[in-house]
Order: sequence, then structure tokens, then C-alpha cells
Amino acid sequence: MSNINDTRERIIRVVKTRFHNRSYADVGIKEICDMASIQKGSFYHFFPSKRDLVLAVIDEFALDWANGFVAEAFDPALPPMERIDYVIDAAYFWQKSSKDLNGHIPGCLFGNLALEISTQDDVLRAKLNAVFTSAKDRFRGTLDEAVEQGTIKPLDSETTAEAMLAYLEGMILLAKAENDPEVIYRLGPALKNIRIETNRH
Amino acid sequence: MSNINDTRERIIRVVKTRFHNRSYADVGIKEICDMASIQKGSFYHFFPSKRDLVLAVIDEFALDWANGFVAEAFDPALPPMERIDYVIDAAYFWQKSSKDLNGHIPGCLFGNLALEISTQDDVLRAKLNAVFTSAKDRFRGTLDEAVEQGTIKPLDSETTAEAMLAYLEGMILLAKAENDPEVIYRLGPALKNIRIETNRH
DNA sequence: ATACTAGTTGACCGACCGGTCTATTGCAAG
DNA sequence: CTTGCAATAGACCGGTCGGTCAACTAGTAT
Repeated sequence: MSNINDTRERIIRVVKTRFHNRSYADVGIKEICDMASIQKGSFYHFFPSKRDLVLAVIDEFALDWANGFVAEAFDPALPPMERIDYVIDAAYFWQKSSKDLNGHIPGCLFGNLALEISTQDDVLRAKLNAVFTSAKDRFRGTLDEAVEQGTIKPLDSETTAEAMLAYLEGMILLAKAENDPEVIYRLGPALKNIRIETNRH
Repeated sequence: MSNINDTRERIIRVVKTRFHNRSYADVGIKEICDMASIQKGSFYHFFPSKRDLVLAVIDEFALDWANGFVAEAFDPALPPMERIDYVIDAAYFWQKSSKDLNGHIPGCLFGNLALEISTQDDVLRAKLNAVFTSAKDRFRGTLDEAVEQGTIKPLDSETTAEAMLAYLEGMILLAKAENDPEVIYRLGPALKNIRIETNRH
């Protein structure tokens, strides 16, 4: 217990950035072991398979995300609709700083993985979908608050939140294709104007 | 000349659906050859490398797309803003029918490839970006028409077109993660309300 | 001192990867 | 009938893939 055993953490740390900057298929176990300065036996002591690793990475990354810029952006102290602007800023700076570091826009890890493997592994797909759902819930809560405060007129907050998330992911996708973070600033302003009206039957 | 030599076409046809439904990395040369009933020698007679194949596939697919539902959706006979509704319908039915066929939503080939490999191959990235640019131009032309006809108030058609494309790709991404085409119908209505105002200096 | 076990090593596995190469086929032009 | 060449066949290549395994190490509990 008192022993400092950080091997598992080291594996995850090393692989997080690699999955994010490249792709699931492109990062091999051997490379991971080399970068973490371990042998394969150690790797498979902690993870039954590469698939289990990516499952763990999604969890860890979602946690980083929630504790990091998401917690900042969705700061309850900010007026609700300003939080949405903050999300744009956060997305921009993240992609921008990644590009400054290694020349490429990595995009969103969850979006990347979703498009790469969600047709091939349903468990993975469901896990990524859960991450998106919790992101959507953040938006929805913010919209509900804005409606309560009278900042915006009532709307279908659930669906609008989903639409905002879609738009965010789409912006990041185009920014990656263009390899230019400015796309996010260019398209960002439209995010908080997205509205889907309540469907009155 | 009179000889029916459809090997190249057969390779492309076989690989198009596979790249679309799985991923670039997941589809191997051997599999492609088997499915096209040829040997590796034939494959490498037509394509110098797997990378050159995917380059060709992008071209072919963009052509299919342009001649297929894009040509229909952006039918000049339709009122401009109705064309945008048509895009949603087309996206929905395509994803829906794919799911009915094999149980999975394939998403958008270009979006899939962009997120999978655009950090790893700049030529490929640029090619995909060009496809997105021409899609954006379609939207822009439609918006310009709508402005001319007075259907919508003047706006920044270039940036709004890009925003619409982002939203479309984002919807498809979420639909794939959820493996449910209904996402597209749920979020679709917001597409044509996206607006980015002209930036008056 | 002993037994147990989590952690680690690194050789090894079969399968498959993208790609090469030589030999052969078959058609078309001279 | 010969020459030439696009097209095809299929064995072969080194390397890497994800994953296994028996042996060993070191710290802990008894």
C-alpha cells in the first residue's frame, strides 16, 4: 500500500496523448510499453487487452475533462449563457496549444474514437455515447438555468443541448480537417444561438 | 480498349463500403483482394499503395455524392431553404438504410477519415478538407440565393455555410455514437436556423 | 525463516500487415 | 507469326501486430 506503484498510471498517461493525437489502431502495445519503460508482461498484468486499455483511457480522459475545463466553463458563478462562450474559448485554446506543440489539431478524443471504432465495438460505442450524454446534460442544465433566469425564452432544452454538442463536435471536426483552430473562433458565435423549440403536440 | 477491364473499378467499389463501414486501418489489402477476387499483384498494378487507394476512394466517393443525393438536395428547382431540409432527409435516409442493412450507422466517410488520419497524413487531410470546402460552397450558394430572393435576411453566407456543414457533421457523429439515425431527425430542424451575421468592421 | 503474491522481465507465438518480385497469361498491333 | 505490353497470379519478404508464458524479483504477512 505504501509502495509507490505508478505503472498503471504511467501507461494511461502515455497512451492518452497518443490515442488523442493519432488513432486507436495506430498506437501499438509495443510502443506503449517502450514509452512507459515497461515490458509487455507488465502491461498485460494491468490490462487484459488493448480494448480494456482504451476503455480505461476513456474513463480517465472523461474525468480529466470534467475536472478540468468543463468544471471551469460550466462554473455556476458565471451567467448561464456566458458558460457556453467559455466552452468555445476552452475548445479553441486546447486545440490551439496542441497545434503549437506538435503541428496538428488532435480534435476531440471522444469524437475521434467514436468515428473510428463505434461500428466495430458496441461496448466502446456505448461508453463513448455515455460520455456524450453527460456532456449534453451539462448543456441542458445550463439552458434550464438560463430559462429560469429569463435570459432566454423557453425551449426544448434537452434537444437543444444535444444540438449544441453536435455543433461543437462538428466545429472541432472541421477544424481538424482544416488543421486550423481559428475555425472554432469563426464558427463559435453561432453556438449559443442554436434553439430547438418545445414540441407542442 | 474494347476489353472489359473492370478490375480497378471492382477494387474501388469493394473498398468504398468497407472503408465507410469500418475504418481505414481495419481494412487490409489481403481482404480487399479476396473480396474483389484478385491477387495482390493486380492490386499493386493499379495502386502504388494503400494510401493511394484511399486517395482514389475519396475522389470516387465525392463524385458519387455530388451526382447522387447532393445533386438532388441542391436542386435549383427547389426553394433555397427547402434544399437544406432535403439535405437532412437525405442524411437520415442514408444512415437509416445502412443501419437496416448491417446494424450500424456508418457516419460520413469523409468525417470518419478526417478524424482517423488527418493528423497522420497531411495530403490526405488536405484532400478531405477540399471535399468539405466544396460542400460548404454548396451551402453558401444556396444561402446567397435565399438572400437574393428575400427568403432570409442578409448574413455572412460563407461562415454560415461552414457552420451548417459543421452542424451536419456533428449530427452524424452523434448519431453514429448513439447508433440511432433518429438523432438526425431530432436535431435536423435547427440546421436551417443557423446564422452568422456579417461582420461589419 | 517461510510462504505468498503483486509486479516484472523478456523471450516467444502465430497471424497478419503492407509491399515486392518473378513468371505467366492473353490480347493487340506490326 | 512475332513482338510487346498491360494485366494477373501467387509465392515470398521483413516487420509488426496483439497476446502468452514461465521464470524471476521483491515486499509483506505470518
